[in-house]
Amino acid sequence: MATQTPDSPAAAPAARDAERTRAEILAVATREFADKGFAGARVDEIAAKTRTTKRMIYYYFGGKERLYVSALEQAYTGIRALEQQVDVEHLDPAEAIRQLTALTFDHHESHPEFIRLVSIENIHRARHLVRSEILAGLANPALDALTRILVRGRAAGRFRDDVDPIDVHMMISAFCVFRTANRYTFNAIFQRDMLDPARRDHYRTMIGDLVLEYLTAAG
Amino acid sequence: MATQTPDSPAAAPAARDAERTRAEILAVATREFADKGFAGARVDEIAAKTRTTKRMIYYYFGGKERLYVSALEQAYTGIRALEQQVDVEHLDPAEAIRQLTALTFDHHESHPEFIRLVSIENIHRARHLVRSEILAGLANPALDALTRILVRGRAAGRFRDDVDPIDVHMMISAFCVFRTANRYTFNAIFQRDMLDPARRDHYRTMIGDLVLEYLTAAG
DNA sequence: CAATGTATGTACTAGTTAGTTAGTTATACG
DNA sequence: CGTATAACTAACTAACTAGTACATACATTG
Repeated sequence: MATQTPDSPAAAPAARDAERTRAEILAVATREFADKGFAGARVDEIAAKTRTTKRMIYYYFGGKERLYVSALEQAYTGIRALEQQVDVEHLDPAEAIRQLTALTFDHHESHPEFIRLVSIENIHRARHLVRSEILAGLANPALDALTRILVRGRAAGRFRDDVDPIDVHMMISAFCVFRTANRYTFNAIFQRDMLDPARRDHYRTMIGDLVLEYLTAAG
Repeated sequence: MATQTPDSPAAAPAARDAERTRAEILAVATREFADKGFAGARVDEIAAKTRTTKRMIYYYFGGKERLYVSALEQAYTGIRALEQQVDVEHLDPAEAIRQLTALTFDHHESHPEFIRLVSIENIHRARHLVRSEILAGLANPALDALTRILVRGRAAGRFRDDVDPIDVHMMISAFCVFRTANRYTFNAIFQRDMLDPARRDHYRTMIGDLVLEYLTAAG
């Protein structure tokens, strides 16, 4: 109890480490906001779940709303960074679409917190997202990759040529987001858990089929 | 200023009318909860926007949470009643799918408040919906209609026979719900308003194509 | 090793918010 | 016409909640 290792995992005051404190607040805040929404989350509870105090939230973030915006910004930039690693350029167009779709699918499934924050931000009519300087000009790597695949597919005469990349992206997102975001009410009404692991492959294939059949149809 | 007509539209105390007061509270509450979520909505503000007082909310509904549940129940039963009017039994299967899809599309577009309440309820992990006696056993007319269409389509050899009605319903809902529920963040990121009237027909056709191409594909 | 600013904790406050208490007024009914 | 009861109101309260004032410890640097 007397001495501490510099990186003691989860108990002691962990000396002074601004970056660490800031990061811990942000991580806890992300969970809390994703769980309860902006109005439902409590600053005191966020503080209680960190190893520091409420005072530090105001010291580092300036207020509840700015903390929420920081959490949203971090969630978006994290997701974008992941998307940037997409590499489907070397594949045949159809296979590239399948991979990209599967990637989005896996992605949304493994980041339910992000999906929840997006839902919450939509309830707020994207007020914070629009005002955020960080998020305003954030490119979408997934859309860029998709655009290039569509160009190649059209050039090869494999895809119809009246499709818009944003529409295709929308279609993929709609399916993957709905599966996670509306899981609870859907399950309550239809007694079907869209995230049941037993049905995972089925849905993963389904969205791929759906998009490809659309892209290869007559037009 | 002295006398009042019995049904003066929006100003006077409107005498005593229990049903009217109850309905007005519920209508205002639905708007407020859909707008700000459960935690974000304020009982005082709901009361202020009615012609009655906060006390009446407690008199008729018993509390904030029970008022929220009542609003949710009314929204769901209203939507179900509308869906019950679906009549596509006499149409050829493909045309029936197109009509049902368009109907869901129109429906979601014209009831953004309902979509918002569903999003909010999902943030709460459908806690209230699951506990509601009214909503627990509520059938889904749209799903029933869809099931019958699929049976007919399969019998006629027009649709593949490995599709599940709930999956098809999910696909339609995903598209239509996403378009309304994620409108704001999608627009902020892609500068595209999915509810722009100029693009309405395009999307309405698109979801129909999508579903039909899936249903008529090889399997 | 002094001093200066960064990082942190404690205790508080002003304003808000769900819910209640203690009544009053209108209406239906005998 | 009077009285029981349903419908209604105003004012209050206890608990909560975002935000702050103030005090202090630590670490870096000259």
